[in-house]
Amino acid sequence: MGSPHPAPANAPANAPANAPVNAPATVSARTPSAAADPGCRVLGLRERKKQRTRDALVDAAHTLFLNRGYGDTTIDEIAATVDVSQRTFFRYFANKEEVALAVMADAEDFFIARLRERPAEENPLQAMRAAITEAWRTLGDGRRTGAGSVTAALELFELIETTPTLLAAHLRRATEQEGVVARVLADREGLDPATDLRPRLLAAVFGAVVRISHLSWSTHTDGNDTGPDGMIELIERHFDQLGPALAGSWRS
Amino acid sequence: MGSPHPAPANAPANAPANAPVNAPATVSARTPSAAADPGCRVLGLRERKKQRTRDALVDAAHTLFLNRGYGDTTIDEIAATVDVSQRTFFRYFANKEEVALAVMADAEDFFIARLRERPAEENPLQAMRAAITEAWRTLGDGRRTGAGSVTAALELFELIETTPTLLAAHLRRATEQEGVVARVLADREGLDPATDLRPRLLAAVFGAVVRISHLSWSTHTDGNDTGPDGMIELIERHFDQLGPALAGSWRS
DNA sequence: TTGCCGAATGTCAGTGGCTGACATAATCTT
DNA sequence: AAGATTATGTCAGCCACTGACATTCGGCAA
Repeated sequence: MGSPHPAPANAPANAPANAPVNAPATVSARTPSAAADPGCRVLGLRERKKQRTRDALVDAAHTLFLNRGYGDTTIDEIAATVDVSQRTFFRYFANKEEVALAVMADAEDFFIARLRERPAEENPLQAMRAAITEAWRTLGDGRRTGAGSVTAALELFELIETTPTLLAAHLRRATEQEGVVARVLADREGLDPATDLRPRLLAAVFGAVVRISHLSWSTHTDGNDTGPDGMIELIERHFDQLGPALAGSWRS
Repeated sequence: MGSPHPAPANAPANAPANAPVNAPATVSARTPSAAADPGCRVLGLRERKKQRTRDALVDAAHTLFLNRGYGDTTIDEIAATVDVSQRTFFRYFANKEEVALAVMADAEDFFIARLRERPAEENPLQAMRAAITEAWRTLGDGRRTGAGSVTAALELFELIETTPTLLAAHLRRATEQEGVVARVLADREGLDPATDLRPRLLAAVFGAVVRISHLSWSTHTDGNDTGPDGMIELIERHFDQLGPALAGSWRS
């Protein structure tokens, strides 16, 4: 499992042999400074502390959700694990769902960033396929924890898919991201997203394909590769089925 | 701030000149009996009463949500309007979102029913386009209330789209329906939905197209036709853009 | 009609998510 | 080292939602 850090000043030593209080979450950050500030390499103590408690909250919530289940975990429990007040929890996360979807949200932002970097000569669909493949590949080997994080992702998917409230929140987030994607695509091609239907349409279709892929991945753990490569292959397969699915009758 | 009416026994007379307390909601029903029972033409008093309170609750909630806003309307207010206890409300609807999405849910069921009726010789995409067109057309003229209900639908879309909680719940419902649609398609074509990716994929893409269409419809009230015909045309246009969007570069 | 059964409703108490207001303690600035 | 910011804790409160139990009402038959 996680790395057994000696748990610095702030964070309480909970989680017997489970996850360290200060686990470096996926892409972490999620603060405007982390992405926007240009030269500030060493953040102040204050910022670092905030970052730590945030990560600790995400981590504690994650383990609790997977053990006790989402519905049977209270905010008080999460807060108590990290040794902060309930009120503080709500200063970091707007609601219970947000802490559960934090990692997922970071991943989505990561994808958007990759999409923005794609060369202009690729067409929209190519750019998106390339961006998501790249994102998954990076997530696969850029992992400090080595393995484990991928299985963690799988568990998270399953948790989301089986928890109505979480699924709803996740879908909402996803469609929001579709809006962002649509705008990026429109910029790339230099057209007005208000007039042209294609950017939003393609973004939505892309979102649908990815979602179905995730679903396939999480439902059948058996047989196929469950690593990032397996996911990439699954997405590719679904994309390749897009044409046939839209074509005429399926009867062979 | 409540209603200054003397509040008669069962059904209170709210909605000054808006909607009658016992509005026959779209397809209404939502009880297994209404769709399953074959010969029971006249329902017992008990059933009719339940139906009435249910409709009244939906109606009261609808008007309150549109006036005060979703977040600023309490369940107690809704229940008080119909003159039932809060507990009774929760015996009809699992949660606050459900009462807001009740009409929408009925419409979705209606679409599924139409899809099931499509002749077998149509290919999947044709069947779905035909089914949704038919559904909207029926909804358009099969209306006792005459006009008004279409504008009501528009207001409802807007409410959903602008209320995070509602949007989340709606999206969850919609994806659930995609699962149903996928199964229907798989049955039509006689293939295994667990193996073949196409049914689920096409259902998801179809859902995406419809969602984008709804969004377009609700956002630009101006210019185009806002009636059911306008919606049908919008959906058609989006479908026609599907191919071009998936094709290569968009630069003209 | 009467009387019984089951279903619908009301009442009550309690849990948990979430928020505003204010006081306190920690960091940052000069 | 003092003052300005900012994070946190505490407290009180609203509201969505639930289980348990009492009551009333509609359906049905003797």
